Amino acid sequence: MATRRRRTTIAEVAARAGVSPATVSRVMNGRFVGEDTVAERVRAAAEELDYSPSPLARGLALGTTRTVAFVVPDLANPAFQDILSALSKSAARSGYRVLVADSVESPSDELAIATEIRRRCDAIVLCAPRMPESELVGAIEDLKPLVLINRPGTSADAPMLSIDYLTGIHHLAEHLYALGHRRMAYVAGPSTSASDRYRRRGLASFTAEHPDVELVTVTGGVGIDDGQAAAARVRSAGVTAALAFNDLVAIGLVHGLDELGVAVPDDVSVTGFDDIPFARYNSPSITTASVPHEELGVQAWDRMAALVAGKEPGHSVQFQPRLELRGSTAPPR
Amino acid sequence: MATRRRRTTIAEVAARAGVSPATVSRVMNGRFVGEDTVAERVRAAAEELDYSPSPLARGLALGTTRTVAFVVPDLANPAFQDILSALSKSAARSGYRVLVADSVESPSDELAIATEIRRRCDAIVLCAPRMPESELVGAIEDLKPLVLINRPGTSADAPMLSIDYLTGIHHLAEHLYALGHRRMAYVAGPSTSASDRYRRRGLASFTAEHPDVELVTVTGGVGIDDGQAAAARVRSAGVTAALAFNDLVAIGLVHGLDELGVAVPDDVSVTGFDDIPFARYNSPSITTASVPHEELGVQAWDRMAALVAGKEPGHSVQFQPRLELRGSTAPPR
DNA sequence: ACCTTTCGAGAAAGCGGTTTCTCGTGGCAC
DNA sequence: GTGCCACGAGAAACCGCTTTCTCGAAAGGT
Repeated sequence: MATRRRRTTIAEVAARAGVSPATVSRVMNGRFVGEDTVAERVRAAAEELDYSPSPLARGLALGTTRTVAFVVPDLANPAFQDILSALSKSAARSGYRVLVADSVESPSDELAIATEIRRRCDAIVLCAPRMPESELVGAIEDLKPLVLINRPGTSADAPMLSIDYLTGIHHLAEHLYALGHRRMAYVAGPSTSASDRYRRRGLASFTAEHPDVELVTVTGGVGIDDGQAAAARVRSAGVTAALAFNDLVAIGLVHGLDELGVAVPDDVSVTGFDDIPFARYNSPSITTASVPHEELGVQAWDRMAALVAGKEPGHSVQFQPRLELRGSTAPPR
Repeated sequence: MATRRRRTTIAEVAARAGVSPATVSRVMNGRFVGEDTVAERVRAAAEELDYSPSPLARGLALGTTRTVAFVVPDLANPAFQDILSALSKSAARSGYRVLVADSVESPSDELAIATEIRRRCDAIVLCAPRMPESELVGAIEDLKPLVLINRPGTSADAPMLSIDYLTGIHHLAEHLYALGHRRMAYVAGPSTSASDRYRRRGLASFTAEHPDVELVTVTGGVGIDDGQAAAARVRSAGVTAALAFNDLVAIGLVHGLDELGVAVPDDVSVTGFDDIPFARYNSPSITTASVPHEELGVQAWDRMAALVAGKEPGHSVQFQPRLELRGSTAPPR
């Protein structure tokens, strides 16, 4: 096969321009103060040899890679994709690139993956809902600078962006209650995940306020398949409404119920969470709690940029989901 | 803020173990052949100091970063997200990470972005449908090893994975024809994109076979918004069927037509392309040409792995889309 | 005309590893 | 007892770039 092409180095440019590598470096970085003719010669040589500095060598010397890591549970989830897309675009404007990784194959490796990938770059945006609090706190110093996503209540000292899942699902439940539903099911997410925990708490406070509500929890998951598989469980639970862990589960659930001959929303109302772009186009459209994922990505970069610049990052913020009432919910028969 | 923590270096481990850095390096990489007690001492020292080699320094010395780039027109497009997700998972199994970038903000910079990001890693998976052929061929040597996506017909010497858009859209058109449609619209993609060109060719060969078909082309785009905006144009074109550039456009179009009081598929049939996960859950579900995106990501990694190992990559392949007949198409009124 | 600054640019020391080269030691054969 | 070889591990060069340190020369002051 083709012999791997060797890139031209700073030494070659220096030789060609008849100067030292130090001078080439200075010219390339705009720190040159000497005669214009010299700078011009260097630029010409660089141009002719099609030279551009090795980011690797530069990174080693400078101690900075202009790269940030983005670690999430599952890259296949549209919610994370939206964050990634916004994060990448924002970072690119500052000349930074994003290195990605997901931990879907082995949730227990979240920490190992994070620390490994972190060493390859300057900072990390970490979404690790299943990492135990103790692990996170223990590793925090090695991960800095970092921005956390969705770890409300953590004692880790880092800027954090989160979604108020508790309030969000509470509102969804209230909506169902107002429609007249009294028997509901929660189609749960991974029991080890923090975001699932907050949804359960939100529902707990809801049921505390409404003793006349009967709420059952059924096994769900995080994807469309999981939602579809949960359809049978929801039906046999004998409820008139189901709150799904997220939109994917809701979409799968609606589809699964349809296959079982259960009409949504006529027989059972269904809610999602996230408001992924397709929730509104589903048949029926999904009533959900809307989360500003792009905004999350943008803000993550803002925090990140401040951190790598050694400045004070903005405050941690908790986004309030907005209720999106659509076609998948209606009064019970 | 917190003083940036300095990582322990190989020299410190060496000092602690009472050996030279060379020995530590050998032990860490399993190339050590000396006495076991020495190796044990090194391992202990590394453990105590919580040492792990700097990937950056390692990369410089070894000339390899164990990172590959993935460049696409738009990370927000679910089709690319599916490829990325599969690519990242496959690469991770071999200890590689993926660096991402999109060129959505400035399509003309595709080449600049690709060459810049390429220098940060060992190889690149490039999906650059709008890059002029001459530019691509000119830069090919600098980009190698690379795997191309969707550049059928290019003379660039690199493994390529592509979708047979030409045949795919031809089949979709035939499907509409069989249903009885004779006046159709093509809701186009970006005119500079190669994949749009192939769709046009496919349609050209279709109309050549069916002189009784009238086909008009209307401006479209790549996203849901573009599809929605195209609804008015489709309606005023007076057609009974519309072939959208992709599923996103189709979803937007269906939605837009609905808002205009045009029923799909009763008044107008609509087809998409890609079969993104949500096409089947749309209301109505979208008739489309199914593209195996995850497979594309997996195969991209296979080629990549072969290339970086200096082996012969597998052959270039062209995936044939599979027709998915769903609810958005029906005989004309 | 002499001494002190200032200035331009090269030499060299990192950055943190890997690897080739080298050398001292101990074991074995004769 | 001497010579040779194998072996274990350190010294040093290198990967490609940045930056401090250094120094010679030119400029400026008296």
